[in-house]
Amino acid sequence: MNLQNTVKQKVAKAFEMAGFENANTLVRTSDRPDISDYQSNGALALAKTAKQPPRVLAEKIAEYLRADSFFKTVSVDGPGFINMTIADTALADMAYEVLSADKCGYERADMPQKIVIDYGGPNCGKVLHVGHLRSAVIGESIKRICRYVGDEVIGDVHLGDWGKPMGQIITEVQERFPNAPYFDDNHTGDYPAEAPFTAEDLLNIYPIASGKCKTDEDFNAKAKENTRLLQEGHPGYRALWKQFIAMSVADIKELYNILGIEFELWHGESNVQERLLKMVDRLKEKGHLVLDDGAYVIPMGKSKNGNDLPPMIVVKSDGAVSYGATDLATVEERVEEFNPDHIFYVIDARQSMALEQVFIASDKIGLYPMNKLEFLGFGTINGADNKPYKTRSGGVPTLRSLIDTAVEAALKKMEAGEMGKDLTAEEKQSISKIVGVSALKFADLMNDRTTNYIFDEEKLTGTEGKTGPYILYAMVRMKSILQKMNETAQITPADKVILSNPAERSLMLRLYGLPDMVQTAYDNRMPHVICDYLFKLAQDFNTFYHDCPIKGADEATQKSRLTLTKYTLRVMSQMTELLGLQVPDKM
RNA sequence: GUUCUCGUAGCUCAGCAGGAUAGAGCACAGGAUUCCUAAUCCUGGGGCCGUGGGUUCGACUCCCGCCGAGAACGCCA
Repeated sequence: MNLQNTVKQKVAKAFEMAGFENANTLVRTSDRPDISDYQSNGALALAKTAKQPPRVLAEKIAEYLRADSFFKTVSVDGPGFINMTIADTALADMAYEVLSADKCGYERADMPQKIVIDYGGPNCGKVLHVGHLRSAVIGESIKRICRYVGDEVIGDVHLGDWGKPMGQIITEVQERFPNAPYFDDNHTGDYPAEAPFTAEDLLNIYPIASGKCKTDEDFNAKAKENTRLLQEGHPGYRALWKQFIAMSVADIKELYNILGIEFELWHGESNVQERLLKMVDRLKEKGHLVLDDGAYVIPMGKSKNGNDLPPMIVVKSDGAVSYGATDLATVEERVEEFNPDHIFYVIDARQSMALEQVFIASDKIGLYPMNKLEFLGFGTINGADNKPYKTRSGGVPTLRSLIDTAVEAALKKMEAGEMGKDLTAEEKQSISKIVGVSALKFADLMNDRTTNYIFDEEKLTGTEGKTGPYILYAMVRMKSILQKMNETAQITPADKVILSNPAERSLMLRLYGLPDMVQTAYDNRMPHVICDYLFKLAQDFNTFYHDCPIKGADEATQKSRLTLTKYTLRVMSQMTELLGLQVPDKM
């Protein structure tokens, strides 16, 4: 039970009474909130087939709606819009049933799905930078949205732990420690328990190695060779690899932990190494692979304009398997292990073509149908020059530095304001961490996932307008009010809402808007829809806060306003949860 | 060249299963606190929705061309 569905049902009934069964009623929240709460554009759409002027049709339908006391007013405006305003009593009466329900009125229409999410995780050995923020934060939110509506979701970080970067690291380590046992082909017995370098060293080993590969032909060739040897099972390399992977994973886990991001699986490309070669053999046997220019490829067919798409390389001319093959093997593994209804890839949009190839290939070889594979790409975070974001010194900002900036800004703000007065230093520390991280996550999530966006630090550290802190502040305020009035967040059927002020009405309507909003966010896998809703809800609440005093009001009004505050806090808590935002008690 | 994104207020962006008067935030200008947290609220100016066509009763939204920005384009993942 929720408001939208109630209105939709009533309008559908009115259409039916007017003689139009199964018509598309086109009910939606009003584009003109100054006139109505809901509108139906169905009469306009119907005019042609019914061969009647839309206004005449609308009038006929409106007649039936007017007979229902659920609506305060029903009018026909413009070319044939039906505008409906809900009666205040109706709005107030359904509050408990809808808003105290598990999901605040959200009802699922279709069957729950089983979903695997691939985050296209970071490469081991690399420092996490600003680019890794999006996959983690967006993926986490999509996971939570899916779970909210009832899906079963398994998140796999899917680390880059098997490609050429691994060979590059090994090669650089070899140059630094040529006498280490990993590189001694005659070595017998165990390898050292610890690597000859620290986790910190590792983080600068990769960029140096990667740089050398671009300028030094020999180094590059050696890195390639070492990659192959690692993949073929060279015992020393395997031992070394295991060590630096463990270091890297520990580092990555720590950072994701700060961000409040969890993965069910910490798999990586290396997980499918065994399966990979078998799969390639099978594909060859079945004739799915075409030998082209020394490489084994799967042809992709034509684009919609009739042009040939580049084929997907499965085995490179040097005999090494390509990343695409790894992705296919991973699909196979997931299908066997989980039999999911969908696999989502939350990955940089620049990889869209590569993944598109994997999807087509998967479909072609009968592995897993293309329409179950969803590429949920995201745009890059750019600087003011519309190029990928760089720090003032020109480097790519690390994720850690970004978090620090946000946390520091939150701390500074807290110290400047008067509310910080009665908080201890420790409290301020922990609160600023919560606020800073939430600010960072919100600053990313509020943008449409699919497009690039221009990042500026003010967005990150700002507390006014559409920011995380603005939303958290409103919630902290709600908590504070309830506390001051000796109220818990508990709501009982006896808690009645009375709508006596326009601000209360707007707030109430916004709360009722949750189900449609969640459905949109889910259907499109778009967390920014939730950000937008939360922001508007916080705005509505703040207006209510200013216009509707609680303390001085008579008892019934006071009770009603506290109840409304509880409902708002409840809805906002659930929605911040979907974004993965933590909310402090004070700030 | 091919294949994708994108172009909306000074800036950053929503909106687009076609619908009435295109919305926010920031910035700018002004105002509000004996009262539940001013990290708040209220008021104001700001727009040929890149451009030219097409479809439609109706287009920021759909289709085509052009201009402009970004990206990816078999042996890097």
